[in-house]
Amino acid sequence: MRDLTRLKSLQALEASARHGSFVGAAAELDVTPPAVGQLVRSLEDWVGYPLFRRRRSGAERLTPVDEAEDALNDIAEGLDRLETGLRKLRGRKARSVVVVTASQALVANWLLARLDDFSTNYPTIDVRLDVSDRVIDLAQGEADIGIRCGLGAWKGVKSTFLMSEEIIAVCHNRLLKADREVTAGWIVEQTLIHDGTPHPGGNFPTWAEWLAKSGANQVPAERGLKINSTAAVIQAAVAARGVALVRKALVAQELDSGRLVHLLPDVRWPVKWAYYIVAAPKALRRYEVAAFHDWLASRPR
Amino acid sequence: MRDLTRLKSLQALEASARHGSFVGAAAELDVTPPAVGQLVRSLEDWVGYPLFRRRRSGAERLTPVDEAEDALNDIAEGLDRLETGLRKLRGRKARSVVVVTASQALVANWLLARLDDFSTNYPTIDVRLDVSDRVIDLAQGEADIGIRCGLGAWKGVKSTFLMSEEIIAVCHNRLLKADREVTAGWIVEQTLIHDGTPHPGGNFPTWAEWLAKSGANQVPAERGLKINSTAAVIQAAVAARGVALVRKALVAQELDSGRLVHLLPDVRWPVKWAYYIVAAPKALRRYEVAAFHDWLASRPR
DNA sequence: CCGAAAAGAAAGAAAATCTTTGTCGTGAGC
DNA sequence: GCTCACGACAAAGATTTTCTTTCTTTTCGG
Repeated sequence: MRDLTRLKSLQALEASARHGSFVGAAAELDVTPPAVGQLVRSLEDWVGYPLFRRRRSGAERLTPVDEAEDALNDIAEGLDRLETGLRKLRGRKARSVVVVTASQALVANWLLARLDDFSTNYPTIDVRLDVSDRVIDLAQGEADIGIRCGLGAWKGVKSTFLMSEEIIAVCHNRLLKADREVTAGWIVEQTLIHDGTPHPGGNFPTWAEWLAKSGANQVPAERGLKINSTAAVIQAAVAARGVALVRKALVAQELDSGRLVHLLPDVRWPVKWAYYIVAAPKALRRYEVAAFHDWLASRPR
Repeated sequence: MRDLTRLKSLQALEASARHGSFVGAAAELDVTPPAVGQLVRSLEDWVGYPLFRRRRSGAERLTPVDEAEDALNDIAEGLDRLETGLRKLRGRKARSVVVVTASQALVANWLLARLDDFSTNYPTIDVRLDVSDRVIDLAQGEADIGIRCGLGAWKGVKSTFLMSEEIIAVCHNRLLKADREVTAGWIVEQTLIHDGTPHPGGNFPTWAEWLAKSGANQVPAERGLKINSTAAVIQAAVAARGVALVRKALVAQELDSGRLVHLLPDVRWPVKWAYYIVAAPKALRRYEVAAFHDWLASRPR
């Protein structure tokens, strides 16, 4: 065992040989192609001769040299066995639990619709949702991992960008009139739903600001429905109580179903707040937390 | 292959299980025991349960838990296969050459006597000696690796401390009289061999300085044999031409054989110059260079 | 000739691995 | 009962490996 070294390079070599390219190997190993190339070239330096014949085009870019073919069988077998061993180690724990925290709005409107996919991919990991609109202290272990909306620079946790956000105007399709075009003027006449939750540094617009940008001639009246819960704002819109300014990500499902309608889609208002996956470094050492993190990070939005 | 991770930890786990201790595994893997412990504990975090039962004393400190026994077989087999594969990769190159540079004095008096051990351990690596008293540019590839005597802070190369040095007075045993005790006064009366090679910053003593430290009452005459080659100084001493101040490491063999005698051994003069193994980082990526380096670094002096 | 695809070089960033230092908990020996 | 030896462990920092990004180069194919 003393002489076993460059394990990562062996892994990169074997994957590259199987794929016939560094790009293919990189996709499998979830790294960039230059990383794979460097690992293989490092091993070539070590052994003192090229391990692949290179071609600059064609489907098969890398062909193992004859000298390496026999060794590749051993390496592949060895990696298989290691993977089997690691799987057995993991499999000995029947089930594990990952505690996930997110706001009410995000859970209800975004995360719940996606959790089935996680459970399908990881049947032995149970997800426990901790729904809270306050900031859960992940560094203290109150939860394992979470999704937060904000500027991203939280202390003591690792933040991975998930998706950006913009503010849009929406209303229930029931409020639309077939003989009345949706204009800024029309919107001003509706009951406007105001989201009163704090979002420091996020440059979220008020109704006045948004309407000014949309070209409205009138200033909105100081009436309307004021709610200090993002989730409830969305519920009010869904309940046809009026027109709401909401975060686009949180109403994606309602827009897809047609229940809510995106008004004046040409009016864009990107905000500085975005969604991040957040977890304490200590928690990420656990397989189930890392698995949830990686699953989230690699999913379409 | 996508799910194979923590390769180093698997290696540490397997070695620890075999040795029943982190200390044993560390010796085999040539790292410190806390390094092994961290790797194993990291894997335990990952899988979610302890992999060893720990005891705080006794010969067998670590016992694999029952759940891990089966997996350990796979892991051991996998590592064996990887090692076989790597050995085959290395074995495909019939012979390799490492170009070693060192000064005439060190080659003649220290390195030549030890090279047989390297060749015994590494029969497929040829050593080519580049003997030179000038500084070979390793970063430019003039040689692969070398041993230098100096302060150790050379640019562009990696320096690994090999051994320290001190200056001692020696003469041929033939010059000693049975009825005359060796004193500083006696030394002053002999032909003193001066080494004129430059050694900036090394605090090498002149004869005057050395004798002053030895308690001599007389200042040495300004005569003597002056030679500007360290190797030749030693040769002169071996040829009984006089008493020489020499670097102890370079005359170790002559002292062992009794041909040269260490005079006034209580007089110590350690110097700031020491011996370092030096190599360019690029060269160290090659197996044969790394092998020579590691063999040198782990040998008794 | 141009564009696409991917290997390669170089520089820098991030993560993994390793070292050092000191603490703690057992047995064994006195 | 006390002391000592041994080694696992924690914490902090250093070093090395791995990875990313950006740009260049080289072939084919259209």
